[in-house]
Amino acid sequence: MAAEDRYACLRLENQLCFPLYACAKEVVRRYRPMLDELGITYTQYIAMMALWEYRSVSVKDLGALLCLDSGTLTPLLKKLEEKGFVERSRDIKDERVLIVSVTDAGMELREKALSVPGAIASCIPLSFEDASTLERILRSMMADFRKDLD
Amino acid sequence: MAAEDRYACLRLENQLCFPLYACAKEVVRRYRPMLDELGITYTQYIAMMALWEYRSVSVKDLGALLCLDSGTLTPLLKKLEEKGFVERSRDIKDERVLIVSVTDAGMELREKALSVPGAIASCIPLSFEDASTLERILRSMMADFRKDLD
DNA sequence: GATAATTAGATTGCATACAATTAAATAGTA
DNA sequence: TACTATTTAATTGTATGCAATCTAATTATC
Repeated sequence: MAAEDRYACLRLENQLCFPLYACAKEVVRRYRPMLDELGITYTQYIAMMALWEYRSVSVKDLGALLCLDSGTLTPLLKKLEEKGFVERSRDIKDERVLIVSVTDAGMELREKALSVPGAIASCIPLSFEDASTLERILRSMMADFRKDLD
Repeated sequence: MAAEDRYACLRLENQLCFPLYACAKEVVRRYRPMLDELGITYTQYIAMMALWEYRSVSVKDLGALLCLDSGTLTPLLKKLEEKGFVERSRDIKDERVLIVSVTDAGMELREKALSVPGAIASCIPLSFEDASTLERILRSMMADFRKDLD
C-alpha cells in the first residue's frame, strides 16, 4: 500500500498487453512441431493460407492481409519459392507489382495442413465460449487498428 | 459451398490464432514511439518492469516471469547494461547464477515510464468491459500454458 | 573424493519484425 | 512531352525469439 501504489500501473501483473504478447508467442510455439512436418514456419503458414484461398496475390495485398511489410515478406516469399510452394513474377501491366502464386506443390501442402487446425485447437486451453469471445474482441481490435490507418 | 467447405478451417478469417498474433504485434508497434522516448524497446520495457518491482532477479527467474529464454535475455540484458539501467553480476553462492539488478538510472527511468500505461490505454481500441474480459481469458490461458510445463 | 547427472547462462544459427532508405515503374500535371 | 509525385518492392540495419548446443558450476551417487 501507500507510496508504492503510484507504480501499480507499471507492475507486470497489472498489464493487459503483456499476456497478449506472451500468449501470442506461446501459441506460435505450439504450432511449430505440427508445421515442422509441413516444412514451414508459422508466418509462412499464414502466407500459404492466404494463397490457398486466393491463389495469386500481390505482395502489397498479401502484406495488408497478413499485417506484414515487405521487409518481412520479401525474404519469406523467397524461402517459400525455394521450397517450391509459390512462384513469384512481375505483373505485366505494372512492373512494380510482384505477383505471388501458389504452385501445385503448394496446393498439395494444403491437404497435409488440413489436420493442423484441429490439432492446435486441442492443445490450446480455451472453452468454446472463451474462444469465441476472444476471437470477437481481437477481431474488433484489428478492425479498429485498420481504421486508424485511414 | 460444396466441396470447398472442406478447407474452411484453413481460411484466415476463420482463425483465432491469427488475430491474436496480429494484435500482439500491433500493440507492440504502438508502444514504440512512447518507449523510444525512454530509449528502450518493448521487450526491454517488460524486463525493466520486473526489475522495478523486484530490484534484483536471476536470469532464470526473469525468464520465467517474462516467458523468455536465455537466448533472448542474454543480449537484451547486455544492452540494458550498456544503457546503464541494470547491472549484471554472478551470485557468490552459486557462480552459475547471474543476478540482474536495477541501477539508480534504471529506477529513474521508472518515473519517466509512469505516463506510458495511460498513453497506451488511450490508443488501444477496447471498452473497459472488453479489456477486462480479454485480460481474464489471456491470463487463464497463460496459467494453463504454465501448467503444461509441469 | 571421483564420476555422472543436472543446472544456469552463453553462444550459434535461422527466421522473423519493422523502420528507414533506395530503386524502379507509373501516374499526374504544367 | 518533361518533370514531379506517388507507388511498389527490395534492401539495410537493429532487435527480437527460440531451438540446439556448449561450457562452467553444482549436486547426487557410489
